[in-house]
Amino acid sequence: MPELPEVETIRRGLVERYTGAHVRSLEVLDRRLGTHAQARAWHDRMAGRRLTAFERKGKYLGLVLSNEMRFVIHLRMTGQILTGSVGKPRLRLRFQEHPDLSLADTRRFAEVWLQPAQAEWPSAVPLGPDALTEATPQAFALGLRGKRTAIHAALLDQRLLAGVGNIYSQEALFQAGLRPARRAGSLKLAQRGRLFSELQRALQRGIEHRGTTRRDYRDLDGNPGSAQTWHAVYDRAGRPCLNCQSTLKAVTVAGRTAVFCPRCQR
DNA sequence: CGGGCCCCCTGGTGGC
DNA sequence: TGCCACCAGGGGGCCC
Repeated sequence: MPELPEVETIRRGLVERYTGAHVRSLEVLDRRLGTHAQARAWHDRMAGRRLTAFERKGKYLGLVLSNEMRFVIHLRMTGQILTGSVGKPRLRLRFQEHPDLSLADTRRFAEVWLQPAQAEWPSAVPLGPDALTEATPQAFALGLRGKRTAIHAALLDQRLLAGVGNIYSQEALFQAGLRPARRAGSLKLAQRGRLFSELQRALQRGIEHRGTTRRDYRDLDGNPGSAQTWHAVYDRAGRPCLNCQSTLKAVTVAGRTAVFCPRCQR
């Protein structure tokens, strides 16, 4: 579910409200999240420490602890980090003087682990530069060169750019006037530059609207984002293009649905 | 390297 | 109303 803007919204909420929070315990309530031994080890290393920083790389969230450890979370499709009491979370962090933080996750795809803070993170994940804070148009343009894969698939590849998912890729492609199935390597240099800036604009706007909520995404307080209200193509197949009124079409690219305007996007 | 599958899970929705 | 196939903000693995 959450892409870069959604994870960033959560991160900012944590910075505001949990910086310095004193961890009392970590409870793993869903065995699939980690073995008993892992859960025990995580708790032992985190209890009594403080949360000193909240970092994001792509769609990964890192909670940095005062003992040089980093608790890494990836929410996948339906993961939510919620403050206060929550029905049946998969994991719960309790604090001395802050409300609980829970990981709720209907589909149970989310993953967590603990790793040394100074180590490269997320460990064992080949991740490209963060799409908003690390990527450069030059490297992006170079990365697309010669690629035969569809541009939408390339944007979803976290090794090229970290943080872009199915929503923001579709939006950026619409704004850049490019069809999702277009071969990545066929883009002219100017088109690659345009796409990069539209991508960053789409992500930035997503953050400004506190993320996109189709169904599951929620912020720390359980509130939905509002970015979906301005999306031009995402989840709008069969409806009129906001530019030209043509009927928007859906295609499957890289196993994912992408909506585009057959007239505005080439 | 690329594409097309399948898998991990659960639940909402739309069609019949 | 009831049932069911299909679909979903992600990503990894496998085979060809």
